[in-house]
Amino acid sequence: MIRLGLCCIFREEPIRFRTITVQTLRKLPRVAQLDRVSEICLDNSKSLLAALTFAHKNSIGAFRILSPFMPRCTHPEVAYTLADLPDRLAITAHLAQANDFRTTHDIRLSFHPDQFIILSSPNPEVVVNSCRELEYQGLLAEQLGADTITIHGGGKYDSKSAALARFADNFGKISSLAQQRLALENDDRIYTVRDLLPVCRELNIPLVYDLHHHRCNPDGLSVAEATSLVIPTWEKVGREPYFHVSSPRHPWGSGPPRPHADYIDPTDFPECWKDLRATVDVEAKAKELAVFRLQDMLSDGNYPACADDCRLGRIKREDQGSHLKN
DNA sequence: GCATGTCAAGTTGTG
DNA sequence: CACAACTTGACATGC
Repeated sequence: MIRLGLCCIFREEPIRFRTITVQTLRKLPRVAQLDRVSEICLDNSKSLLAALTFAHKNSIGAFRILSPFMPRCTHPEVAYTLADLPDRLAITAHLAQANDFRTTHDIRLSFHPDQFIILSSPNPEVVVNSCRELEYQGLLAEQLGADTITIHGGGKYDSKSAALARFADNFGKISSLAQQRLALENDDRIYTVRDLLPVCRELNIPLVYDLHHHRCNPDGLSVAEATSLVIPTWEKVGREPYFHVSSPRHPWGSGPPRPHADYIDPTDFPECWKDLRATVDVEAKAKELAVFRLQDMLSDGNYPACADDCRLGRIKREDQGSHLKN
């Protein structure tokens, strides 16, 4: 049974998450800084409860929490923890309530740190900053019962293998709180499923399979092959697999392939996923509306037959545009 | 109010 | 070597 997930924000439902910039915080004395972020964190913790309530009401089985849930809390200039905030008790209570609700209604929570959270960088400062952010998200994940923190492999640098060796090394340095939740995702430029499988197996961390990234950055594996290779990495840690799905904003070959479309093209949902027990995060700009549309298409059972492998390997990128028109 | 430029953070690729 | 692109919505600022 597929569980569809919503990513971070809403298109129409009036649930909003707030943030604040370092520039603004810099101008304030410490006490005022903490007042401001406290108010925002309190608001965000209420919004998270609203988001979970909405998800439950609408049969959405997973929700991705946006990274600045506690905005700028790991930035060296303004760093703070929950314990520093005037509203810490109320915020903690809301987080606990969110965890209860999530448990009761079986809603999965995850984090997806931004692109600059990188454990494979040759620059030690980048790694230190990344670890700090992972520790923050790990702590929050612990309180919320979020089971997965997904990051990418990073840059190519000298070589992918040297970079992944650094990744493995630095993975050993983060707390078990973060380690237990960390997952690697194939990206759209550098690291493929094929690249990441060995390090995932070695470190016993699961691999989040992003279908659109796989198409942008193919590795010779079919969708079915990648899917079946990735599933055991989740079985080993006793968790449901995580996949990401999205459709390109522009038809293949007619524009940049990476930007996401408002909705998921039904032919982009692999036939071979349909009967799996898995979580599929819907990365689409129409957000909850895109999830609803995909729910409908999947429950109809008559969505167009999926060309699982039409855009992978077997057909060259140049030919893909015409293939899609049918 | 509304429009526009900005935002902590990294890396790659181009000129 | 410098800088734009990547990607993106909300914030912040200025009119």
